[in-house]
Amino acid sequence: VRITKEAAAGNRARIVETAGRLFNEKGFDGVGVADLMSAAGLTHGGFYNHFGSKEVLEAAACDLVFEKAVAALVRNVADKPDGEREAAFANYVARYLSEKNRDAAVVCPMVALSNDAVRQGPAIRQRFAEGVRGYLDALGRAIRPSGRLAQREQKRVRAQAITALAALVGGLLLARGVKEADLALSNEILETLRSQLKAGRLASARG
Amino acid sequence: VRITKEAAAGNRARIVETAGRLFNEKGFDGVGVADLMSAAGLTHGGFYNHFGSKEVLEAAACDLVFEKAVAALVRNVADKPDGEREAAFANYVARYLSEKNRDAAVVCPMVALSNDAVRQGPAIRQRFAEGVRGYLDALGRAIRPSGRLAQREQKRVRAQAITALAALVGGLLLARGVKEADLALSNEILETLRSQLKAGRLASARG
DNA sequence: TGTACATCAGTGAACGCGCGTTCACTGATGTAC
DNA sequence: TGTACATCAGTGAACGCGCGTTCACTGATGTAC
Repeated sequence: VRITKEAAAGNRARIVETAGRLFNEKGFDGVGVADLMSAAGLTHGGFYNHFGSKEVLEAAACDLVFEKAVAALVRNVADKPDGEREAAFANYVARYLSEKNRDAAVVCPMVALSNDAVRQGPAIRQRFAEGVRGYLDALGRAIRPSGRLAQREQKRVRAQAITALAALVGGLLLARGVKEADLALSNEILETLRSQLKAGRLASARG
Repeated sequence: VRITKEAAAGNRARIVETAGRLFNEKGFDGVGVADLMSAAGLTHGGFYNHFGSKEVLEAAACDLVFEKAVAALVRNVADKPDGEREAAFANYVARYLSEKNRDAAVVCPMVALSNDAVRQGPAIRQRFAEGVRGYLDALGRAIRPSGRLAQREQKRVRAQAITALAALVGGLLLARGVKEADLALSNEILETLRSQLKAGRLASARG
C-alpha cells in the first residue's frame, strides 16, 4: 500500500501536528502511540516508518509547538510598527491571560510542557530550552521600541521580558490548576494579573 | 506478620511522606506503587492495606506536601512580628528563587505538580486548589502589616500576593525547565526575578 | 513511452514489559473469656 | 492474669491490561532498462 512521497510527507506532518495538540493536552506520557496514530487517521504500526521512537516524535512536536508560539508572538506583536506595538502587546497579554485561553485545549507550551520536559531525556530538554530562548527574545522585541538601545536599556528590556514571562506562565499555570475545583479563584488570578500587567507593574513597551 | 497499630500508622505515614517526595520529583505517573513501597522499606502487596487505590495516596501526598509548604511560609514569614516580616519575606523570596532551591529534589508543589494536577481526577484537583488557596492566604499575611486593613488595602495586598506567586512559580518552573540544557539562562531567570522582586516591582511588605 | 521489479508507507497481529491491583498465605497483635 | 482465637499488616506470586515496539505481509509507487 505504498503511497506517494507527498502523501507520506503529509502524513508525517499530520502526525507531528496531532502529537503537538495531544501532548499539550495530556502530557507526553498521557498519549500512546496508538492513540496518536488513530487521531491522525492512521494505524499504529506505521509509526516507525516516520520516527525512530516515540521520543523522536516528542522532540519534533516540541519544536513545532514552540515555533508556532514564537511565530504568533512575532507576527502579532514584535513585528508591528512602533506606533502599534504597545497596544499589540497589551492585547497579547490580555489574550494570554483570558478565560478563553485558559480553557483552550492547546495552550502555551511552557505552561503545558515545562514539567514534562524536566522529566524527559536530553533531546526534549534541549528543544525546550531553545524554545524558551526564542520566546524570550521575541518578548524582548515585543516590549521595546525599535532601533538601537543603550546597553542599560537592553538590560532593562531583558529583565522585563523575563519578569513578564514568569508572571504569564505562572499565572496561567495556576489558573489552569485550580480551574475545575475553584473557578472563582481561577478567574481572580487571571483578572488580577491582567490588571497588574496592564498597569505596567510587570512590563510595558515604555518600561 | 501482624504488627502493632502504632507501627502500622508509622508505616502509613512513611508511605505518604515517601510519596510526597517521589511524586514531586517524577510526577504521579512517574512513580509506581512498587517503587514507592520499596522506597518506604515495604513490599508492594501491603499497599492496599493502607490505601484504597493509588489515587487515594496521591490525594494524601498532595495534602501533606501543601501543608508543609504553607506551614513553612507561615512559620518563617507570616507569623513574624511586624518589624521582621519585610526582611523575612525578602529572605523567603531569595531562597525560593535560589539555585539551591531550583536544584533541590523536592520543590514547591505548585511548580512540581500543577500540570499533573490538571490531568488527574477531581480528588487531586480539589486538594490542589485548596493548597493554592492556603498558600495565597499565607502569602497575603506575609506581605502586609498586621492589624485591620481598609478594604482598598486588602485588595491591593491580595493582588500583590497573586502577582508575586505567579512570578515565583513561573520563574522557578522555567528555571527548572531549561536548567539541564542551558544553565546560564536558568541562572539569569532566577537572578532577574530575585532583583525584580527585591526592587518591589512585584510585591513588598510596604506595597 | 512501456515493461519489470525493487522499494517502502501502511496494516494489524504479536511481542515483552511494567503497571495497578488482587490473592492466598503468614504469624504477631489485639481481644474475649 | 492466663488462654484461645479472630484480626489484620505484611509478603510475594499472580492477574489483566495498556504501553512502546517489532514483525510478516500488502500493493501502489518509483525506477531502471
